[in-house]
Amino acid sequence: MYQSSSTADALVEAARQLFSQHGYDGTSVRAITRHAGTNLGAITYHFGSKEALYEVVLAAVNQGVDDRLMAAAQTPGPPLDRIGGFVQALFDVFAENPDYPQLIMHELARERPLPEGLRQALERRIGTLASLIREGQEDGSIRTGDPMLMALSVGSQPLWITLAARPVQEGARIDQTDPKTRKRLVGSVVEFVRAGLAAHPEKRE
Amino acid sequence: MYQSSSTADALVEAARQLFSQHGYDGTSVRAITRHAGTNLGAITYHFGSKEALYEVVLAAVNQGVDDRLMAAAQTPGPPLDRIGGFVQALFDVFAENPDYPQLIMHELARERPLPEGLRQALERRIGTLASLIREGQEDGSIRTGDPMLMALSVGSQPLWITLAARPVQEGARIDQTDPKTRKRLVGSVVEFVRAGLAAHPEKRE
DNA sequence: GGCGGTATGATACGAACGTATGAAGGAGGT
DNA sequence: ACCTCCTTCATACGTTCGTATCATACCGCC
Repeated sequence: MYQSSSTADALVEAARQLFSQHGYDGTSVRAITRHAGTNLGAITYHFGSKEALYEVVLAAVNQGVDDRLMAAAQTPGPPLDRIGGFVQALFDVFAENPDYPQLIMHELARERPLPEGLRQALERRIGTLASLIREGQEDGSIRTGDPMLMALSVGSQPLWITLAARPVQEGARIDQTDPKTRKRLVGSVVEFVRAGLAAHPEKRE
Repeated sequence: MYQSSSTADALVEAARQLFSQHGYDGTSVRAITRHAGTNLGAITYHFGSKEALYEVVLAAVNQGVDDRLMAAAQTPGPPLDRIGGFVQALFDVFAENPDYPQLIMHELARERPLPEGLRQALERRIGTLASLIREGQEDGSIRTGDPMLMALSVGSQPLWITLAARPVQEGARIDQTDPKTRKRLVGSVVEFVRAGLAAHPEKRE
């Protein structure tokens, strides 16, 4: 990691905000150091380079999200309920850590392959969904189909809807910053996912 | 638009490739002009600025995709079939115009609001899906729920899965460049969407 | 043949970038 | 008091960027 200090911490915090807002190329070391109230040379001194600081930020943000999500996946209950809970958790985590989807967005736009930590986290999440689906297929509550592909359908909805919150608001007039709207939205996605997976039609409440 | 000429056309073509690969900031006018085999000053002369050339590229690519999609939406048949066809068309159009999702990806990562043309196109597509859903609800083939939110669930799958083709391959080992895999993937999404929307369980083939 | 307007050419300019350099500060140990 | 080491600071360097400038080349037309 890095030697923590008030200056280094301030740099990470400022970098997290600026990188998530403007991406790697769009954020200058001058902007970061100014925002952190430090000298221009502080990034080189504490982290070695701008790129190294970026990696620290990415790893930290990803770690926080990952812990939260893996906990959400380990609740008991029937598979369909747990999948619904996982979808809900995805929405919640992204809402609590708004920097994360932004960073992912910028990261996707870069040419280079995903950093190892991010790739593993993604793989773990899609794997978790797939195994929940497989479980449901075994107990007969989920219809047949390739669990991995079905997991992709499930996961793509919270991911895209959160990542693209801005165009969704502009194009579909759905404002996710409004808690009531958000609740309706998340509820609709959970219901859609359950209906898309269920082997038998579920009873409507 | 712009005064078409062999030089201007070559610039647009080179810019389309480079902008979609590396984004606006990641593409220099020097790279574009070199790629197009023209002089450094050609962009300023023919388009006025790099930004103006970018807008031309964006509008052209979007136009092509839009024409293709709106045609796909106007086939006859029951709503669920037409929605399935639209999802299929989304996948096909993105595969035929790989520059488009890339450009969208980069555009989402920029801070500025979506260009008007893109915003309208997005709005039109989500609106098309929503009205198809509403139609299905009226004839009883689609379950109840907010059509706009359900449309978001439907549209997010082809969009995200295509935009994130690279991380999907890295994280879920699903290679969309392989036609057989792609066909299975698209089929799975169509089936998931139908199941997610249908009022009654559909017969399995 | 010469002329005028359009297009292309080489080059210059000022700004912003990431990083390197070396001096100045400041607290803790002896 | 002084030396040491970690940190902060101002500033310089070399590159790359988008655009401006102005000379040269091309071509239909009188």
